[in-house]
Amino acid sequence: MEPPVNCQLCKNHPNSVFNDLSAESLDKISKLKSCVSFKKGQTILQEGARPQGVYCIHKGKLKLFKLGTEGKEQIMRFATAGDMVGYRSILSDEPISASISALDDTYCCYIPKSSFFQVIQDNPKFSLNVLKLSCQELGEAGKMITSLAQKNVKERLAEIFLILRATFGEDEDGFVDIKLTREEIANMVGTATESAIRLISGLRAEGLIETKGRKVKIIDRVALRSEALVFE
Amino acid sequence: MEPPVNCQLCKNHPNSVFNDLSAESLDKISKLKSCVSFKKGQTILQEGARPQGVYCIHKGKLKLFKLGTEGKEQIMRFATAGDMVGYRSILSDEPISASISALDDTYCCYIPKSSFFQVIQDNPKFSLNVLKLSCQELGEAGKMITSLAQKNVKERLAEIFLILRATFGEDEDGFVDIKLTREEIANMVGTATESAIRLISGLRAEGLIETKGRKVKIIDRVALRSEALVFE
DNA sequence: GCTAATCTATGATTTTTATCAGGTGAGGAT
DNA sequence: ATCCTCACCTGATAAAAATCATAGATTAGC
Repeated sequence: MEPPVNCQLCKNHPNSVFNDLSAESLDKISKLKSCVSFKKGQTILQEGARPQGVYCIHKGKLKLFKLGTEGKEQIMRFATAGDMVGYRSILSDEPISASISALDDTYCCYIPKSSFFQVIQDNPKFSLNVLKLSCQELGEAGKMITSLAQKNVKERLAEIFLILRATFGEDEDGFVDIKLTREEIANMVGTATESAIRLISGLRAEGLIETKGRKVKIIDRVALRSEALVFE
Repeated sequence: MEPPVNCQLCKNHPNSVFNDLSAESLDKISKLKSCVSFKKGQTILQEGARPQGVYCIHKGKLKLFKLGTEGKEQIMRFATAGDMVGYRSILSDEPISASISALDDTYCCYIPKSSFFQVIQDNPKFSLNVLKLSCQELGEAGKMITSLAQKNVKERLAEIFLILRATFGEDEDGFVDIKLTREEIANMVGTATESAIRLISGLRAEGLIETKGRKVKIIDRVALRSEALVFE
């Protein structure tokens, strides 16, 4: 469960944003990081806080969400093993703009701010990778904005299932490897919980998805993409 | 109208993302850049294109927008004098995710990709500033997502006027210093043009704004903030 | 395994927003 | 100054989505 002390031994390392880091910097981080764990449901960071370090996820799933004016969540995105969170607040020197909580038991490496800045300064390639990551996230945010503005709720829901599958993959039974309440799904789609429930029932009745409790399996991927107005 | 050949003499320089650049790099850019101008309404970059350089705006106003599935625009944000556009596509090595067009006659410095990368490599501080910029944009995008998901159209419209005023400031008569069609306003709010028109009339009838053709003046800022559910 | 709390589901109703249709006014080109 | 086109405006109607209420099913904690 616990991450290895030495980052080079981490199973996520080959695919993480840290993978271009010099051996020296990786050593430095390995020495300065600490390991933290969070229970399912636990809040890691609250919107508005100023984290003093970044978290690199070793194992587990996080949701990043904002609270609207009436306290309802809007889920922005998820982060999984190998992803880094909290970096944006540190780099923009602003309070963190989304809360982060654990969707299941999660193990992270916590890298203090000063170490993180040191590594940024010492590794232009890493800095560029972080920049690249941030730009990619901004592109995803743009898509989400356009969908929220122009697609109807059913279209958006269909799209969310595709995104969930792309993010979390499938378990052995072919179900998307994340369990979310209907409320959480509604909070991604940007709709009322009841509306989400109704439309999930509808997609199920049309044979596009299958559900088993909170698990969702995509049955007709082509039809779902068409429903979501997603064309590659 | 034309930008100065020497970036150090640009009136936007003290406030631009380039202002921490070494004199040497600034010289290099000054030599390698070219000056381009665009007429009002002209498209600078089309979504999906791969720009071969970044644009630093000397004078003028740009809108960055995506087209939805039915060809309707969703305006993501604006860029004005001193802002840089196109950098995200270059850094993430992806096609550009939003089209860019000129809201009025615009003059830019065009910095070729290779020069831009050179400057990024040679100036960690600049790289950090670009990263900071990208992170701030992502924070703004998160706000927009939450508003689209949870606020009603009137609330969003009120918020858009506050954003426009913050972005463009006011002219001598106190009107927000940008003229947008009702359709463009609707394309920011994420609603039908008629709905935008109705609600603009409504805000005007309530005394919160005043319009003169396409110009908008905020009359009761406190009430508008309240309407927009914006609390500092 | 049991129980309480929470989630899921559905029907009815209300509210919000989009669409359709038609008229007026403003701005730009000649 | 005139004309034409497009933008703005408004009313009516339809569609989409939210809200309210209630019942049944599932999950989490002990």
